[in-house]
Amino acid sequence: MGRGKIEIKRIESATNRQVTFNKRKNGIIKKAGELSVLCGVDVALIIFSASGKMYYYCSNDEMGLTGILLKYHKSAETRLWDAKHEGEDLQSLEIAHLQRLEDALQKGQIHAREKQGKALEMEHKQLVDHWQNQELRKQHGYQHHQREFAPLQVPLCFRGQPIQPNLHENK
Amino acid sequence: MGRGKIEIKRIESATNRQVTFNKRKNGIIKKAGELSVLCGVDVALIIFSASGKMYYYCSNDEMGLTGILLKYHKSAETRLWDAKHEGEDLQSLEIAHLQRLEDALQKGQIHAREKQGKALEMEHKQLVDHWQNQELRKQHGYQHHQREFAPLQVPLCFRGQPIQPNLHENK
DNA sequence: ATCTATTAATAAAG
DNA sequence: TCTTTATTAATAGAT
Repeated sequence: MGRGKIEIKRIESATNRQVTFNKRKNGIIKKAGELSVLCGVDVALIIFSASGKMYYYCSNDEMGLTGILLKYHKSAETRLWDAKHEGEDLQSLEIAHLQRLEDALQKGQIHAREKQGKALEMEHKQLVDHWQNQELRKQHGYQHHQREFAPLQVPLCFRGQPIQPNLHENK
Repeated sequence: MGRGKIEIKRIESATNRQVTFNKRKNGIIKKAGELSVLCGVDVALIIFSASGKMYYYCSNDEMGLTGILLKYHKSAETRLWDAKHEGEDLQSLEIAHLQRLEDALQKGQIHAREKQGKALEMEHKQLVDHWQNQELRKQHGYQHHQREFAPLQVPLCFRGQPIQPNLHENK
């Protein structure tokens, strides 16, 4: 939709690419919001520009990305329970953990946001450590199972604006 | 874009809402893919239908949602350094989590998975290691900073299709 | 950044 | 529900 039709392949011109990125990023974020409102559903969208700047949309301010991912977990849980063919022992620490998280949610123990502090620093480090562990596992030949169950620490979201302002993307 | 203009507010008619949900879900997933390809960027999109079915798009098959979220974390890093912090130590979800993990370990809830093979043993070990790391952190006096940042285990994605098939959303 | 010609998405109808 | 249009919305290229 424009003066001409374009192929869906990487745009060669860096400037065109940048312009298109901004236009379409705005467009899709708008679409995400519309979908959420029109249909009353949760939507989370994360976009990284080529330069590493992150853009983020989350339909549910209260819930945040954490909540969206908790929902994701719930879906995954169902799937685990349904995965009869894999055996009866899928009720794992993973699920126990999830259930406990849900408990915590209900008890209102999750309400983090706004206030950032040293904790984030720690959390990040922890995450990276964790990721590196996973890389290790891959190297040890466990990549298949890692696919199925890789845990990851998820921080709370910083909503609505890019986190790494830089010279190339603005507005 | 349609026979008439519509307001962006929740669609009253359940059937209309359902129809619109499917159309727009497909539309936004397409848009996400186009944005990713045209501009060479990573995009992750998670949509939950009202009935809890999850739809998911991730631009990077190799990385998966886990990778996208890691990137997200890395972006947050910049923010970490600047963050100010408070001094109060309230009961953190992190700590609750650790406690529950500990419980699970004590109750032997992890044993079941070991039947599934070495990989699960590794995962078990990893979880324990992880827990021990955290214990170490606690001993080093970081517990005060963990309250605001609830951790959440994130599994790898089951890409491209809904996880909870049900009667109301299909195709 | 703003402006339009044009394509793409989609609301309502069939 | 699936397909078909009329119409709006998004946007590619130009300014």
